[in-house]
Amino acid sequence: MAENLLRRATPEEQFEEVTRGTVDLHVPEELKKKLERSYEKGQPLIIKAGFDPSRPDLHLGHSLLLTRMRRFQEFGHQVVFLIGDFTALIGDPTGKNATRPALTRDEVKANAVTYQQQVFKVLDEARTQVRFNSEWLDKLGTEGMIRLAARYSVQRMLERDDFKKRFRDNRSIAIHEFLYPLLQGYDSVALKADVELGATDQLFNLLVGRQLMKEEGLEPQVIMTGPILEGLDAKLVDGKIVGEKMSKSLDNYVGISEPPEQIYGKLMSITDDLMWRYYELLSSRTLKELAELKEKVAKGELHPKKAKSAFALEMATRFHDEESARKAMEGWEERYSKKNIVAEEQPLVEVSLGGEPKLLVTKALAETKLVASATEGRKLMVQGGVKVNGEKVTDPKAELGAGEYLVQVGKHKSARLKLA
RNA sequence: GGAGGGGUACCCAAGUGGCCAAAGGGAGCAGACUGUAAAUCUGCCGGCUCUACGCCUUCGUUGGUUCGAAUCCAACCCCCUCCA
Repeated sequence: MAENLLRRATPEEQFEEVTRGTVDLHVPEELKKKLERSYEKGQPLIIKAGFDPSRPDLHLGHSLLLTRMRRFQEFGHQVVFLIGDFTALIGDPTGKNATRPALTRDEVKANAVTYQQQVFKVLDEARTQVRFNSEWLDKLGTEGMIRLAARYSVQRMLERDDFKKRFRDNRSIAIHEFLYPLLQGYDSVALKADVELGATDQLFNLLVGRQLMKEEGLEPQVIMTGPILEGLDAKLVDGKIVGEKMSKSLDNYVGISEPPEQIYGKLMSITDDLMWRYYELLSSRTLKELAELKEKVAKGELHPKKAKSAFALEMATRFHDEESARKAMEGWEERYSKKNIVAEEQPLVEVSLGGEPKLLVTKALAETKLVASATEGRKLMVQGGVKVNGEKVTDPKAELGAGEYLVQVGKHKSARLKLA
């Protein structure tokens, strides 16, 4: 079966697809040769991509890489999903996190499971091998480590941008940080990888792997890096998309495992400019199709909101299915475009009147937990951010008697309030 | 080890005895305008309530001076720069 897939597309066609949207590609000729050989012999290439076990919450940013892995799989190649449990002891040296707390075996295992639940939304399970680098790095030992370290010079290490800067600025570089790229490189030797994928910030590490393979007399891996995805809050400044990279800690991400409503809703809130960037990097539409779409919007033939919706829908479908994605879209339209809040769908909160005939709206809001306190509720009411049964209530002294009400706070929060 | 600079609210940053819950900016939240987009404008932005110029908790930590301290003094902790 693998052979069928391998012959599905010519080496040239495969090359086109697989290199789409790369930032760096070393070395294209070698990749072509590998693809040709694989095609002729019916032998899949080994595609390596490393993942950090301490961060199992995957988001759209990671999916860039996964998507590229998937493209290789579609031509029958073998993907190795490598979990860097051993290298996690060091932590990729970025300067900011000198040493990360080591994970226990059990934590790594648990994280690996979490990974798999998410990753196979994109990857083809049948053509994915999950490996841990402790498998061979544990065995390396002190002697092996020294031999490995002997293969690389400090000068070459300092070529790495991060090290270079820190060395120049006299900021500390711990010795063990030098080991990280070497160990990651050794992974490639152990796996005899044909191709290694990563984000641009991985370029140096990937190159080390290439170098080490040469030294070991192996055919060096081809390396490909893709761009780093900007977060949801990125904006267009002077014709360029500017923003922090997507990350959970900055809360500017769309998680792979989020419900379709979240995926759709979050993507609908990005700026139009960012939408095009996301389209380019994430959509399965061809570049030609995108150009047409963009032109239609520019000419005013298509409302940008429509284009954005199509994209959000595509992503929700990718991580879930068409049916639930469509429902997410309809729900969103109902709520945010038509502004219809379906009372029955809101959480029901029962609040006691405490023997009194009426209760201040501010206090009732606090009880529903829609606001943190009566004071906060009061402030929001005065500003026009509170609705009861669809009507704005701005008087902070307003009261409610027994009954059931639909209360809304701001655009996003609402509940059914039952007073008794 | 020596010399100097600094630690203020979510972040940046003013403030150097009372008018300081603490300027300004950013982020965030709410409202207007929209397409829950951006930009723009307005309000809120330590917390609480009986919303009063009320109460409680904040200006690295702990003590002290004072009617009164983010501001003065002492000790301690942490960060940065230069020298060694």
